[in-house]
Formats: sequence, C-alpha cells, structure tokens
Amino acid sequence: MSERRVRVRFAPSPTGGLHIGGVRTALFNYLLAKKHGGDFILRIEDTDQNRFVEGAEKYIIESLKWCGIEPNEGVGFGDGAHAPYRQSERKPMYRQYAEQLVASDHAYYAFDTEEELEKWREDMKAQGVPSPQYSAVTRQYLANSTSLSADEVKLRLERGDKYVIRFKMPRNEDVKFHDLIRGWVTFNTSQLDDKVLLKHDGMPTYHLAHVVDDTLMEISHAIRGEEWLPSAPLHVLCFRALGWEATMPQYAHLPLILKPDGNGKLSKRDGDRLGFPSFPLTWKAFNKETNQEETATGYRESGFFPDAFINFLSLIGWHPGGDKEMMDMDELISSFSLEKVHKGGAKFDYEKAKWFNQQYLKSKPNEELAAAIKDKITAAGFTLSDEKLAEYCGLMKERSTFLNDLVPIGSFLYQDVLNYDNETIKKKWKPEIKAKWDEYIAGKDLSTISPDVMMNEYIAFSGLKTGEIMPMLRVALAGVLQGPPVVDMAKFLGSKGAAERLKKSFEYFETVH
RNA sequence: GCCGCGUUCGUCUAUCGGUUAGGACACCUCCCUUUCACGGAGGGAAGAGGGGUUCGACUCCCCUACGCGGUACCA
Repeated sequence: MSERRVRVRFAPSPTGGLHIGGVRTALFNYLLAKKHGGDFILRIEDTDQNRFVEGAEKYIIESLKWCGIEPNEGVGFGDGAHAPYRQSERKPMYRQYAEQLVASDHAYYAFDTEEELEKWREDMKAQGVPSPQYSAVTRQYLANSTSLSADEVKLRLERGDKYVIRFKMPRNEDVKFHDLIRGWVTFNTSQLDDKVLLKHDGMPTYHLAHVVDDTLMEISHAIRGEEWLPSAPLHVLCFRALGWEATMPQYAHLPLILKPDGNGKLSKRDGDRLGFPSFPLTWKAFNKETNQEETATGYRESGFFPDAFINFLSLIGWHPGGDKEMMDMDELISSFSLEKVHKGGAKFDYEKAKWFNQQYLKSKPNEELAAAIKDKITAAGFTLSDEKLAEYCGLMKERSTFLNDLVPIGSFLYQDVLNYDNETIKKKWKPEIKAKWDEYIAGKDLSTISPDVMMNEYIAFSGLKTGEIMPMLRVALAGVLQGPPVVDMAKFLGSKGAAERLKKSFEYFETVH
C-alpha cells in the first residue's frame, strides 16, 4: 500500500430506512478511516428517482449520529473539497465520462426500449436461455451503435431517440483483482454483460457513479457488501477504460449478515418481521413504490445503548483475535483491520445483542442512568430527586436488560404497590407478623431510627424464622417475590415510608384468604 | 441453469501445519442469595464429506455436497 491518504465512503441509497447490515458497513468504513487518521464520507446514491423515499436521507444521517459513527465529510456533515455528495446533484458530471468511454470504444449507445428488451428476454428464455445477456454475442442483434450503421446512429441521436450508454464488455477475458478480504478473485468477461452505465434520463447507474465518484472523491478503499462482488470486475474494467486504474480504490467486500432463522441475507424489508429490531432508529414512512406504510422498530427505541449496539455489531463478521468481546469505540478503532474481517456470512443473533446491552447497562454509572430515565419517570407522573433516582438505578440496573425495563421493573419503589402476589400471601401469611409489628413499632420515633436498624430489630423481635418472615416482608414492600434485598428496599423507602407500607400491606394481607 | 463467494459447538467466533480445538451467547447443574437478578464454579456441544500434499492437517491443494450472492435503464 502506498502513502495514499485513507478516504472511505458509506454510500447508501435513500430508498428506506437503514438496516443493520448497512450500519455495519458504515461502521467498518468509519473504523478504517479513524484507524488511519483518514476521512469518512457520506455519499447519497439517489440515482433512482423511482425508489427515492422521502425522509430516508435524514434518517440515515440521524442514525449515523446516534451510532457515533459520524462522517467528517458529506451530506449532512459538511461539504469538503468534493461537494456535492448527493449523486442527483452530480448528474452533469457523469455524462462526459460515459461519452469518453464511447469515444474510446469501451462503450456504445443502445436504443432498445425497456419494453423491447423485456420482450427480447422473454423470447430468449422461451428458447431455453435462463438469463439472457446483452453481450458481445447478442449485441449485434439489438439496436445499438455497434449493430447499426453510423448514419442510422447519427439519425437516431439527432432525432432525439432515447438511448442508454452501455459498457462494451470484452468477449472472453479474465479479469483478476485483489480484494482485501478475499484475496485474488477472477471473473471471466464471458459471464458478464454489457451493463448500462448511463440511463436514458441521463442519470448514471450505480456502476458508473461508483467509478466516477470514487475516483473524483479520491476514495482509497471501497468497502461494501458482498452482493457487489459479481459486479466488481465491471468496475475494474471501467477504471481501466477511463485510465484511472492507478487510483482505483482497494476493494473489500464484506460478508453478509444473514437472517437468524432460515436463509438469505438480512434485508431492509425484514423490518420487525423477525421478532427483533433490524434498524438503528425507528423507521416510519410511506413507500410509494410498494404503496404501503413501512414501520420498523429501532434499537434506540428498544432501549439499546449506542455503544452496546456498535460493540455487538462490530463483532458480526469481524474479530480482532483473542477472547476479548467488550470493546469501546477507541478499542474497536485501534484493533480494526480489514484483513481480520471474515469471508463467510454471519447469522444474526439477537440474544447476544441483548447480552451486550445488559453488560453496558450494568456498567453505566447510576447518575448517567438516572439522567437517561428521568424523563420517562416524570412523564409517568412521578417525581424523584436526582439522588433518589440514581439510588434506584443502582438497585435495579442488574435486573434489567434495557433502559426501558429499568423504569417499570422497580415501579414499587417509586409508587405504591399495585399488585400483590396473593398466592404467596395465602401460603405464608401469619397473623403474628402483623401483631409483632404493631407491638414493635408502637411508640417508636421513626425519625431517629434508620430503616435497616428498624427492619433488623423487627425481624429479631418477631421471633419468627427468617424463612417465615422474609417472604412476607418482601411481598409487603414490593408486592412480589422479586427485587433487591428487603433491607435495601426499606432503606430506599426510608423508615417512615417502609413502616407505612408494611402497615398498609399487613392490613391487606389479613383480608386475603 | 450459469458465474462467483463461502463452510470450526445451535449461534458469534479463536486458531494463521504440531492445541486435551479456546472464549462468548443460549441451554443444564451447583454455589452465593431463604426473592429475582448479578456474580462464581462446572457440564453437554464443532472442524460438511471424500481424496491428496506432509513426519504431521481444522489450517495448503483438488473433487463433491450444502449455503449464500449475482445474473435489471435497483442499489
């Protein structure tokens, strides 16, 4: 590798929400850029007018921000020297290169309409050709500048006939290129067809846009999904034909993220169908192509922490070696390398994602968690001081997986007990528990006695075995046989609060039969 | 169909010719806790199959099987 500055790009098309496969691609680009002190660019590939979805671009930008993998150049992140970064705005730039390829006999004009091509393909299929190619052997039978006379071509062009520019794929030639993840890969051009480079509306297809933009934007590494591998030889040939081979980016085709159950790659359309979120942020939009409202729950809305989500995502299809799994962004950056990216696809495992979140939740400072759930608590109509909320988080965080669980899981601590475990009450209730409590607490000045002392004294005073009294105290304070240690709950409630709750609960227990 | 890329416990993975094939998730058992968790200690669980190369293959090569991707004026 030369001294070339590392410049990578994440180039999604705004056709819907960003799914986790896309986020991972962005992440790996980001990690490589940061590792080498390079640039990470966001380029929007909106060359298909029909598939454009309102709001998708904004969603992509917000997602990257939430994930903490912000580009330092590109749409939504500030223009650098290579603006614009939206391909629709770069439209005028592509035609000249397509024409240049025609002039150098690497491409040609094709006048076939989409309907004609469709019919042609059907005819070919009827004749037993499974996937008809527009290629060196068939292009002579189709309407293009390699089959038509120069006059005819000139006439059609002047007349304003619609046309596309197709790459003139060599008939039988091996194209070999190096992939940072897969090593040397070879394709024979006889398997490739004359791909459209410039559409009739003057927009480039992905292929031309990739070659032109990555060259103009001085991209050093093209990191993208494995689904692009089959078209990589076309791209290599385009770089060569344009005389750009020397600055061609190094390729790295990432393994796919597969659906956890069956087969196939995780796709944008999977949404919530799989029983877990597959989008970073909740996505909602009307898709005019499918004429349907699309909804997908996000990791953020599900209560994931961005760092947990990223940590988890980074380990799908990549591992730096060794046994370490918990890594923050700095560690990911320093240990990242494309050579360590796997070749094989990885099935998505949501259980592991949850585990990561739980680990992060557990390790967060109580104050940070308190700040994060404060709004939810107040929205639910409760008021707790910051200190109290932090104490609450400390008590409950080991019992939660998500930030969202944290609020309801210990609701009995910040509000009255709403539901009692009557089965346990029926089984364990003893009248002495209340009698001894009334006797113990009579005349006590609760402002001078600490909650833990109160509880311990009462337990001793009752003369009951711990197995007889503890479950009842727990149900009295929490309503259920769950939660923090009894004394800790009492401490949280305070002597007065705990005493009031015990009194009230015991009175209720007496009525349960 | 054709082309390409893949294939280590159920899942994510370590291993870069020599290991009792290690870790994590999930699952099970036990300990801690007379709660639930957390934590700790154990357990079961893997090199797709067949040929080579080699003193020695999970590691290198070939074939087969299987999986995935591509085969659009979509990306």
